[in-house]
Amino acid sequence: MSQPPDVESLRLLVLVGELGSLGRAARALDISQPSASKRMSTLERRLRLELVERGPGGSSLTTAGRVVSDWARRVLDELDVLLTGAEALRGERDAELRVAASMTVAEHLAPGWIAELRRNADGLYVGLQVTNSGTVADLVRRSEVALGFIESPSVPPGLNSRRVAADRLAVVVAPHHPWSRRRRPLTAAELAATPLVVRELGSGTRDTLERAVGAVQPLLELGSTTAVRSAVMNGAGPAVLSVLAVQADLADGRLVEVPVDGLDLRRSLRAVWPSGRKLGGHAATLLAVAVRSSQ
Amino acid sequence: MSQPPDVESLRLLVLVGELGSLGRAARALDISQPSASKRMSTLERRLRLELVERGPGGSSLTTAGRVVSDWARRVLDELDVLLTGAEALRGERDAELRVAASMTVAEHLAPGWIAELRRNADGLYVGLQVTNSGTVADLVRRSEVALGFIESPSVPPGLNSRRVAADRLAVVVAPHHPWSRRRRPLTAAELAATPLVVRELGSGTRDTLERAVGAVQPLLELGSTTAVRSAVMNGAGPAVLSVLAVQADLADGRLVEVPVDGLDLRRSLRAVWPSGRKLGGHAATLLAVAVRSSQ
DNA sequence: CTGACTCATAGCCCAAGGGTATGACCTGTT
DNA sequence: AACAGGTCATACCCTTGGGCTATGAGTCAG
Repeated sequence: MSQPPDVESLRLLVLVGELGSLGRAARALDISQPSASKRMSTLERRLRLELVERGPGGSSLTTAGRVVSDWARRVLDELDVLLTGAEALRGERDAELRVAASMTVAEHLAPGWIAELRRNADGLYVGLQVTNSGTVADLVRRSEVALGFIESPSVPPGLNSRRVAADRLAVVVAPHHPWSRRRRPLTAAELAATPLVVRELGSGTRDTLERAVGAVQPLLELGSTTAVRSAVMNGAGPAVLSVLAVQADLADGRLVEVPVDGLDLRRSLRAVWPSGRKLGGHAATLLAVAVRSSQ
Repeated sequence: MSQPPDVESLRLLVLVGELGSLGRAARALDISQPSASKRMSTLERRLRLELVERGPGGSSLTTAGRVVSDWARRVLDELDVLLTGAEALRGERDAELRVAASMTVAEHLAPGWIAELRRNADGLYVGLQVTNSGTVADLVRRSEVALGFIESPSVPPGLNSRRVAADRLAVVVAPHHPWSRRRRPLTAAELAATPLVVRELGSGTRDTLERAVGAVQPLLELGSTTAVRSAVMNGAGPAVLSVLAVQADLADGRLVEVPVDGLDLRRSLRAVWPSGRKLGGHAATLLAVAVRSSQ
């Protein structure tokens, strides 16, 4: 009992809200009306909530249905990011546009840009390679990718570059952590003296952090940004993470940012391409999309 | 072919990354090791990506696996919001703590607060009622709920209140909309003269908007914030939405905010409770959580 | 009163995904 | 050298969730 709702049912719920009838939603999903009816019933049974108001003139969402539908849509949006990203990741060989990106860009920005690009250039198949900033520069230099995105503070030689987004590291803690009630900002020394949840050595985030505060004391060393994020939310301790990774959590209170004095934790995310050459075709469009969405 | 990945497989992927072996992940999910193995294979086949590096000493994520795992975690987090919210919605009758909230709070903030509250008060069952701000005030006055959250500009009589979060409406367009390339802010008059994608009459967002700019010209009238958001992303036209609803889209470039001159689109989200009485028990804790996560 | 729409129920069927049993592989220990 | 203990994969069976078609109940408009 209490199984997780499956994604297609959530999509069905959203569609019912938009189209005003179970039957129309069924047609949109390319399933039969009875299937949709049964699916919706099981979704309601699983959540133990009445979600749709059925009537002979169609169906509409109940109040609960509207709220759940909104949450559902966010789930579907994140899934969309995953699928767009996965498709780009898989390309590599036969892609029509190959790009490389460092972790932060690949995780948080690239899927959106690619989705936007593809909305204009229909059916375009993009290949996305994810590595560290140094390798991205190499790939661009050897023309194995048409465009690269890096997060290093300096522009590697032999490349043109354009700033496409701003990023900043933030000290974050769980809401019940004592630091969330501090009245004055942390000092750099306090931060350096406190054991932190950190990424592994060699990650861009860890590099930026150590460049700013010197050596850090690892409390827990984890292999991905969101693993760190989860650890912090579960009360493991403070961490320093890209605001891109935690903005939603800051907004809805799952995490709290702690201001810090005397540290510059900003960094630019840049697009790079072979110097001299002028960008053309899809690469130029993607760059334009990226630049435009940064402001 | 190309079926959507199911949620449990995503959870499995995340767990493999955290625990370092398929078997341990299987135990964590309370399924057998062969099931996990098969599941992971089908996930890889569906995404057509190699996600885990299998070896006799355990399994680790490939580069692609780490990236996908991060996206997966975000999907799971949103699903968590949905489930927490659904549980709160369903309470109502036998809940140990009953609260009421207007749409904006219920959608974007309440699930996080409730999850946080329950992390401290284990097993607490919270009932959440979602209506408009006026009804919330009534419910609080009649003590049908212990605490309410409203988004109206003034505090209804007979109630104590405390500001728990700031909100602001923002003009947003799709990235390829001409307004995204404007160099100077919109004027209030321009905004009033442009047909907008709006919520239905009576919604808090619509009210706030009309109070600020006078009458608006509906281009499309939709029943939920995220429906409006989707319409905008699909190029229907500009809309004015709570930043809480669109911050993630602004960050990853799916939407672009257009600055406006001469309009105050800010609003406060407030907690309300019967005046005179002092808040106690879980209600007081929830208020503290809400206040704390707002800063 | 009939046609057109809504949704629900019944019965059938397939395939996805669960479990157990087993085997291949590697590593460290005896 | 052989074995114990860990990894993961394969083979097999079985249950069930969810798909389909066919049908019926209800409502509304012409």
